[in-house]
Amino acid sequence: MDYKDLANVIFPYVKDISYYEEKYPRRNLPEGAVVTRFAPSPTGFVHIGGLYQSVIAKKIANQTGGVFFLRIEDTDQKREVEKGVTGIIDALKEFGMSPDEGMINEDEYVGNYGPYKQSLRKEIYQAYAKYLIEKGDAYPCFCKQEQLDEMRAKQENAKLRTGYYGVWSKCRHIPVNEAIQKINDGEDYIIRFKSQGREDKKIKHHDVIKGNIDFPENDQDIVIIKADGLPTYHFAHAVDDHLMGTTHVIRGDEWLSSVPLHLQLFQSLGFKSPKYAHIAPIMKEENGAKRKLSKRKDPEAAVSYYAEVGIPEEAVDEYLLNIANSNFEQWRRQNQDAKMEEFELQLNKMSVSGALFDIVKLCDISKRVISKYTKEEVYEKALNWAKKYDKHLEELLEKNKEYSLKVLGIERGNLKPRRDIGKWEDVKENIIYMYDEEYFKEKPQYEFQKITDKEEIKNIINTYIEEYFDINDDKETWFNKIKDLSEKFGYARETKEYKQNPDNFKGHIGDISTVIRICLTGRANTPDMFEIMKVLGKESVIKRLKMAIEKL
RNA sequence: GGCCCGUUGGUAAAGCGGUUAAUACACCGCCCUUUCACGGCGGAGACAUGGGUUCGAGUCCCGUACGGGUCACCA
Repeated sequence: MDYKDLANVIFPYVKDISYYEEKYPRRNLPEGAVVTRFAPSPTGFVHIGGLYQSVIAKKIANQTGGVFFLRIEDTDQKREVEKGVTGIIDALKEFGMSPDEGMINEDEYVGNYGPYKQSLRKEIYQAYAKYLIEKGDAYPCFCKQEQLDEMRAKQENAKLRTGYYGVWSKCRHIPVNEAIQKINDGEDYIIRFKSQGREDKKIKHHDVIKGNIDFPENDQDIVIIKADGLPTYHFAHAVDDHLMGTTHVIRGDEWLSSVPLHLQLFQSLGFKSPKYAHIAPIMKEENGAKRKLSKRKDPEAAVSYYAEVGIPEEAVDEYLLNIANSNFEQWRRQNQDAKMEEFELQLNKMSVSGALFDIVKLCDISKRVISKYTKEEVYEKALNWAKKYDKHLEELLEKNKEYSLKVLGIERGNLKPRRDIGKWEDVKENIIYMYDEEYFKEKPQYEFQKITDKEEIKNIINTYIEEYFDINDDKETWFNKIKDLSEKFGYARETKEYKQNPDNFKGHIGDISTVIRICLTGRANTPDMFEIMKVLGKESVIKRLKMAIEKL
C-alpha cells in the first residue's frame, strides 16, 4: 500500500490534474499584461475596502492590457448570505468596476476559466488534493475538534507556538495502510498539507507594495480540504489563481503573514507563484486609536452608504484612487477633464500603512466632480437620489423640470463653476428658496447685516422696485442701476471708492446688494443675484421684496 | 505572548545620505468681488524616542515606546 492507494481511497472518482491543466490553458496575453481579481465572500455587504481593492485591481489590469475578473469565495457556507453574489456584482457595476470576466449573477459566468464560484469547483480542488496525497505532500487527519482544542491548551500552557506542526502533527505519521483502514472503518477526517518547512529557516519574499520581507518558513500542516469536502481559503487560492492565470494577487494585508504558506503550496503543487500586492486597510480613528473601518460600527464602511448620502460613485472612486497614489490629485489638477482611466496607477507607490478615512476630503473631491456636471446631469442624478431618499426634493424637482433646470444651471457651466454641492443630500437646502411655493410657505427670517434700520431698508427696497427694477435689463444695465440706487442713498458706487474715503459714505454697494439679496431670498449667501432674478421672474421678485418690507 | 509590518504638520503624503522638509484637504489672514463660492497671495503647523555609523541622518544600523496585522475544518 502506498500514497497512490491512499489517494484513490480518498478521492476515487476525481479527474487527473492534467485534465484541468489542459482545460484551462495559459492566457494568451501581450507581454506585461497583468491579470488581477477581486475575490470576495458573499457575506452580504460590500466593504469600502473591497471596492478599494477592486479599483486598484481593475486599474492595473486595464492599463496593462490584462484581465480583471471576479471570483466568489463561498467555501464557508455557514457565512453565506442570500443573493450575496448579486449584491457584489451590482455594487461593482455602480462604481464602474465591473469585471472583464467572472460571475454575472448568482450562478452564471462569462470567461474561459470558470466556474468563478468556488463551491462549483469542488472536484477541481479535490483533484489537486489527490495529486498532493499521491506525492506524499498531503494526508488525512483524523483528529477530533476536542483533541485539537486539548493540544492547543497544552501548547499555550507550555508557552509554545500553537498549531499542527512538528511533533504535534500526529496524523502525519500514521502509516498508509493504517490510514486506509481508518477510512474504510468510516472514521471522519479532513486533508492536511504536509509542510516541508522549518520554522528556524527564513524565506525572502518581495511584495509589490510592501517591499522585501523575511519570514520564517511555514511549518504548519494546515487543512486544505475541510470535512464538507470544500477547500480552505489557502488551498483554493493556490489552485484557482494558478488555473485562472492570475499574475498579481492584490488583496488586503491581513493575508501577508500567510505568504510563506501560500508560496509553499504553490511550490508543492508545481505552480508558478503569482506576484503579491498587499494593500493596507482603510482605517478610522476613534478615541485616539486607529482601527480598521468596521462594518458593524461605521456606516461609511458599506459602499451603500455613499449612495444614501448621495456622493457620486465616481467621486468615491477618485477618492480611493487618491488614497492609493497621492499623486493622483496632482494629475487631476493638470488633467481636469480627463477620464480617471487615463491616470496611471503604480502599485509600488502605494502606502504601506493604512490611511485614515477622511470624509471631508471625499466631499471636497465630490464637490469638484459635481461642479463639472451639466445642469441636466445634476438634475437627473439629484432626482434619482431623491426618488429613493427624499420625497420632498423629488416632488420639487419633478413638478417643474424646466424651472428646476434653470435653478440648477445658475453659475454652472462657466469657467468658475460653483462648488457648493458635495452630496445630493445638500441639494435641497441649496435650491429650496428658489421655489415660490416653498418660499412663501416657510416665511423666511430676515437677518440683516450691515444695514439694519427698518426705514432705511423699506426706502431702499421701495425705491428699487419703483424706480430701478426692470426684469428685462441686461446684466450691465441691471448692475448700473444698483450702483445708481446705492449712490442715491449715500452709499459708494464702488467698494474701492468707499475704502478710500469711508467717511464720505454710509457704506458701499455691497451693503445695498446684501439688503436686496436678503429681502429676495431670505439669506445672505446665494449665487449671482442677477441670474436669480432672471430665473424667479418679475412677479416673484416684486412679491418677495414687498413681503420682506411688509414684515419689518 | 511568538512572528511580521509600520510611525514625517489635524488628515493624506513627497522625500531614496547634503532640501529654507514639497503638495493637497482642513484652519487663519489678505486680495479680487454686489454676498457666497471660485480664483490669487500669504500664515500657523511635522520627521515617535534613545543610541550608533558618517564630515553630514527624516533618509542607513541597533534598542525602546506606540500603532497595526496574524497565529481556525473563517475568509
